[in-house]
Amino acid sequence: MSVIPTIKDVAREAGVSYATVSRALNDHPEVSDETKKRIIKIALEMGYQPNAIAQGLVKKETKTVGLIIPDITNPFFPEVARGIEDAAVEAGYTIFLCNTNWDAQREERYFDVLIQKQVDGLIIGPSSEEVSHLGRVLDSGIKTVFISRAINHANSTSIIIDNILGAQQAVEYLIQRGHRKIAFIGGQEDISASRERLQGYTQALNNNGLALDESLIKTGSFKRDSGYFIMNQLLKSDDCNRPTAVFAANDLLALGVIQAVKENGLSIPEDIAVVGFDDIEFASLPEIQLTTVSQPKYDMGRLAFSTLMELIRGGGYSSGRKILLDPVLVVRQTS
Amino acid sequence: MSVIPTIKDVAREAGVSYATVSRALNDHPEVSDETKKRIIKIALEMGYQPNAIAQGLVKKETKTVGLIIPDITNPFFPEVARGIEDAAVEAGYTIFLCNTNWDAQREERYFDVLIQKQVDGLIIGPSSEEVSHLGRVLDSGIKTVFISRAINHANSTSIIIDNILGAQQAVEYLIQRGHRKIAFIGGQEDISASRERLQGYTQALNNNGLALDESLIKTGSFKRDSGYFIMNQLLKSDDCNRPTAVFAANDLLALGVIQAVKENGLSIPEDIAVVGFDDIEFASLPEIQLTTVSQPKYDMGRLAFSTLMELIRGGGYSSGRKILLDPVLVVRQTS
DNA sequence: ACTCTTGCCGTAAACGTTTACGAATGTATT
DNA sequence: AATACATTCGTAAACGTTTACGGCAAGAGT
Repeated sequence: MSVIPTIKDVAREAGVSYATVSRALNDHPEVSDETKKRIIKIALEMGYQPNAIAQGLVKKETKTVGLIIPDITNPFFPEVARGIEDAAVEAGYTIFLCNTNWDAQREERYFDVLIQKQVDGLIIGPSSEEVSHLGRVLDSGIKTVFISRAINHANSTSIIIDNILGAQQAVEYLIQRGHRKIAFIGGQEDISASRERLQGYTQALNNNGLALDESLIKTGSFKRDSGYFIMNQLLKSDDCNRPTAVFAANDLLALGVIQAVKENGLSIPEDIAVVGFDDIEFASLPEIQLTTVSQPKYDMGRLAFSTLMELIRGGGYSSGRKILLDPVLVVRQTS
Repeated sequence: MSVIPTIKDVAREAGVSYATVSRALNDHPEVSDETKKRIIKIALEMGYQPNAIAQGLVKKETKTVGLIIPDITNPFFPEVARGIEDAAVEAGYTIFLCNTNWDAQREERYFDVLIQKQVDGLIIGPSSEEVSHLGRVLDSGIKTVFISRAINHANSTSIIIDNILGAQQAVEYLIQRGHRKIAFIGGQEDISASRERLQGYTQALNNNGLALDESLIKTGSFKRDSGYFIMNQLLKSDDCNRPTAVFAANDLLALGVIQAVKENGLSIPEDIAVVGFDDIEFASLPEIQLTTVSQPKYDMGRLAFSTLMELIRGGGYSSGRKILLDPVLVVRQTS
């Protein structure tokens, strides 16, 4: 319960004014090396820790950024988060973890909280495309970069995988393998990632002269049970229209799809081929071997943080940049 | 770039002193309902957001807690984190995410940072058992609860699964199934969770009159590639001493083990049975069906936060409590 | 009509820092 | 010896809140 000493305690101990202590600890030139060393030694001995709250108040900078993501439980995000976090510690920043559970309202409340906590910047993943509240944040001038979420706003920077291209590659690969009836199982419809992957899907069909079959396009949420549920429905419908391949908008959905397929006595990839998106770690397990579109998750996290730093340090406008990362189709054994 | 209004701006607009604004917004009784409403309305219109940094400085409370965990990439921790986070938002708290990558030094540096940021409390998962720096933190009086990490310190509260019991159940189950040569593959030796699970393992052997075979006890780190590596080594050694079952100290290790077993042309569970620990979501996948000891991860997170709240609100000492949660053996198809 | 409450609000201090400004001393320049 | 300048440090203001204290007006009690 020993109370932490303040800068004044250190000053008293050293017999100088607390301004001098501050200057000594921050290595200002206008204090002699001698007293500087003496003060630093005393501060160490006393276990002095600068109060970052007080520092933040006067410096108007908290060395803190908020990370708003929809679902820390989806293995995609921890990988990204780790990249962000690693870059953050190197830069001396700490991050607030804000999990929205895909709830736009909770996301909005988090904005207010983070603004109140005076974060220096924001990294936001998708929760929905309802951007009315996002506009408010961007207008407030707080530096923000979006990950895997495209926002149509002048000064917003986004780091996203080329969803259209990735989906297109995946579906065209399936077409090359001879598939003609390819289903699309998406996540929440109001998430741009889901919409763009659908767009890549339709584009691939178009490019190869295949007709769009609306009954083969289903959306739910980016979770495993959603994929399981949807695929079961697809399989229950008339047999003649059963797809021979499924492109799932993320790996969790794909895992649900696989489970449904197997439980219906069908085999993968013989009866139905499955391709996912994200390439989470478990996609590479020998038992899974999911063919999927890979994203550089960890590097995406690092990149997100470093561009945020540019915004913060640059001070200028966020000039609406949109950084596109390249997807890579990883062919394994479910296709 | 519109600058956020302060309480003084609101006061000027409302024609009152800023003290009155503060009182109105905090619903103090000594301001008339009339002006209260008027001020609140004006504050809303101006988009006023209280500066939590300034509030924290005077109230000596930041509504912020630090979460220090070793590996956000291990699916065990996101589940716990989600529980913590959900409980935190309900209580109006925000959490700092601190990932140590199992690095004790990084953990130690995070202590200082979080103390400087004046967190109201700390939730700490295991990084190592090197507790010299932990003692410093506990002595500082900051309210702390440990998850899945037992600390021998007077005023520390821990929430842990009964590792000994869980491991014992798992191994005795294997013994009942007729196994006599059961290997133990652990995580870092300086993690109490790993040590206690080893303890449960030996206890189960003892209880059933089985001799300990040191050559069947291996440790590495709590990661999949570690399990893969160790299991390969075990299989490379002389065939006559090959185990017929493996108890892995967590599910990630077990997944690595399974991969190694299969790659060596052996089948599970016929040639070698495998049991894990944690019951991460992927253990229940139809392709995996891992027999494992289940932990109530989400609830553990909620519990961790609520007991932290008790410590903070109670103000008293953390009275060295140790809350033991019950493990549940989930039998699937790898045993 | 006087004091006593009561209700409402403003003044100012405090939280722990950083930093502009000024003061004091010593050294160099003329 | 007088001036100028550099070095080193202290004083005080500022950051945006909360809150103890005091003041003032209005109503109640005598």
